[in-house]
Amino acid sequence: MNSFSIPLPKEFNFEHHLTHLKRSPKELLHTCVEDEVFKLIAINDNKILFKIKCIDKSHLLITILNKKINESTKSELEKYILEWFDLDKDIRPFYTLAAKDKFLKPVIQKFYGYRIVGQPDLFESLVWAVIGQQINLSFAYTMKQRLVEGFGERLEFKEKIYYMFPKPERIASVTHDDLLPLQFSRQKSKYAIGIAEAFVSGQISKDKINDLPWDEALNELIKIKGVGQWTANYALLRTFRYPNAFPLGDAGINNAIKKILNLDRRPTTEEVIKYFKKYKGWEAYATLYLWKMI
DNA sequence: CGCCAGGTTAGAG
DNA sequence: CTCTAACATGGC
Repeated sequence: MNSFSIPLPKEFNFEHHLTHLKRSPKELLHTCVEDEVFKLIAINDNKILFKIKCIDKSHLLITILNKKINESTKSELEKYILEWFDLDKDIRPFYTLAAKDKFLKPVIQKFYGYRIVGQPDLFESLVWAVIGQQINLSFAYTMKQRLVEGFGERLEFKEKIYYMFPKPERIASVTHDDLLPLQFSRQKSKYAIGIAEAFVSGQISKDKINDLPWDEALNELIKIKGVGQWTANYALLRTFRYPNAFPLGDAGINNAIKKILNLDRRPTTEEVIKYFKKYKGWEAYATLYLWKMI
């Protein structure tokens, strides 16, 4: 078996996801070629290189390129893709809410079918969030690129190299001297290594967090140095796709609310919370479309 | 040059 | 509990 398909909900538009996936030329963790996305992941320590194409807007065609896979690997890969594009969620209730919001309504219409672009790897979510703290996205991508090139596993296939995000074991074994040349600050270097150690020691794992209710999951994540409210919520949004997670204080959200409320200053926390009230239970999706707004 | 960027921590008041 | 400096550097 080297290909299979996944049926799509009506409220899904692959084009919007492609646009998002193509947003940085420095991205090494997937490769977009026209309307196809290539990605390398590990399933039970096996490197699986696959590509995704959308057929007739009704299903995704998944083709595994580097080997034949068995039923259980196929099932893991399918699960991965459902998480990556948040396909197992019925987002119609959110659209019903957003239709009543005159600011978000046009954004919803323009990006109809855009879902959370998940990050199934929790370690990657947390480290990426830490890298992105307080710096612009472009520089954040440069740092991630260097980290992935320096410590990520890779597979060469038809003259091209495909990368995976570094494993916690690898980052737990590096020192400041390895990360500072990548232009990590001392603080970020410490955070990244600390997060890796938390995974290696078993203090934290995706399975462990997965079984917890939202608030307990948040508390577990915040125990790690470098992971505050913003980062924890970001991970809960991207990795676990909790529909009610959202990074309060986020600069993108603040800018969107500033525009909506027509302010000449940054909105206060209360103003942001007040705006989000109407999206109770769907804060993650409101966030997603607010980010699209600007 | 100055200010802000997908924040967090430790320390002071 | 709230406020602030420090963190490091790119982009505009």
